[in-house]
Amino acid sequence: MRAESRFGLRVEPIDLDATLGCGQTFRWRRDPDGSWTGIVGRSILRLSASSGGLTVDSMAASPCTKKDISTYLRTSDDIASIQKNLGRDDVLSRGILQIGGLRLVKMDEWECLISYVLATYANIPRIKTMIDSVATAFGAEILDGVHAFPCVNDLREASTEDLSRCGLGYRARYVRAICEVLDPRDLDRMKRLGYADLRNELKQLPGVGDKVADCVALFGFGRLEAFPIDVWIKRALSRLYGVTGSYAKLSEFARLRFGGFAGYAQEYMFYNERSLATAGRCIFSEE
DNA sequence: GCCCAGGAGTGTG
DNA sequence: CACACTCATGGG
Repeated sequence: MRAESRFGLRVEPIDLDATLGCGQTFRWRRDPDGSWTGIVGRSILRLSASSGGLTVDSMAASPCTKKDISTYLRTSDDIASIQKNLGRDDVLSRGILQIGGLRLVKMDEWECLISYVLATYANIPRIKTMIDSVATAFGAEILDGVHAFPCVNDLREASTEDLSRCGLGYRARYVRAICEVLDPRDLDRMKRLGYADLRNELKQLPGVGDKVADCVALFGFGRLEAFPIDVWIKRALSRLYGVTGSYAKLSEFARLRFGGFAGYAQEYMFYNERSLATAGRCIFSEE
C-alpha cells in the first residue's frame, strides 16, 4: 500500500496499544511491528511510535490532515493535568493512573452512534466484525477493498434484511430505525447541547439507552464528564469502591467522585478491569 | 456444546 | 423505583 503522505505528530504521552486496542474505537488493528493501521473518515492511517510522538502515514485519495488526526487523538488534552486531578482519588492514584498513555479518542458522531448501538451485548471482536461488514456492504470504497464507515445517506439504502445479513442480529432493526428518524442536521445541532440535554436526546433514539448514550456523548461528542457504565465498569466499581446499584446511582457516584474528567477515569478503569480479567493474554487480539 | 458479550425494550410487582 | 424476561448471534 503506497503512502500518500507522511508526517510527524507531537503527542505525549501516548500508548497506541492501550489507546487503539482498548475497545473504545473499533476500526484499528495492530501490525506485527507494533504500529497500528486503521480507518478514520475517508483515510487509511498507519501510526507508529517515534520520539516525542507519532509518525503518521496516510493512505487514501484524500489524505488525512494533521489537524484531523490531532483532533481524533485529542492531542490537546493535558493528560498530566487530568491525571493530577483524578489522582486526588486514592483508588485511581494507587495504580490505575499508571496507564498514562491511554488517551480518549474523538470519533465521528455518527460512526460512534451506530458503532455503540451495535456494541450492545456483543464482545469486542464481534463488534469489529459487525462494523467491518456494514462498512464493506454500504460504505464508500477508499482503496482496494477497504471501505469508509457508511455516512447517513449510505446507510439509508440498507434494509433491515440487508443489515441482518451483516450479522447484526436484533441490532439490525435499531440501526434501520435510527436511519428513519435521524436527520443528519440533528447531529450538528446536538453538538451545541449541554451534556444532560445531549444525553436525553440521544436516549430518544431506538436502541440507545443510558450506557450507549454516555458512550456516544464521550467518544463521539467529546463530553469528558460522561461516564459510560457497562458490565466491566460495574465490576470495577464494585471491586474498587464497593458500590453497586442502578445506573443512576452509579452514575451519580462517578459524577461526585470524578467530576468533569469522569470519562478518563472510566477508560482507565475499563482498561484496568479488562486487563485483570485477561491477565497473561494480550487483550488486543482476543476476548 | 457452553458461556458470555462495552444492553435495550417491555412487561410486571 | 426494582426485577424478569426476551432479543439473535458469533467469538472464546
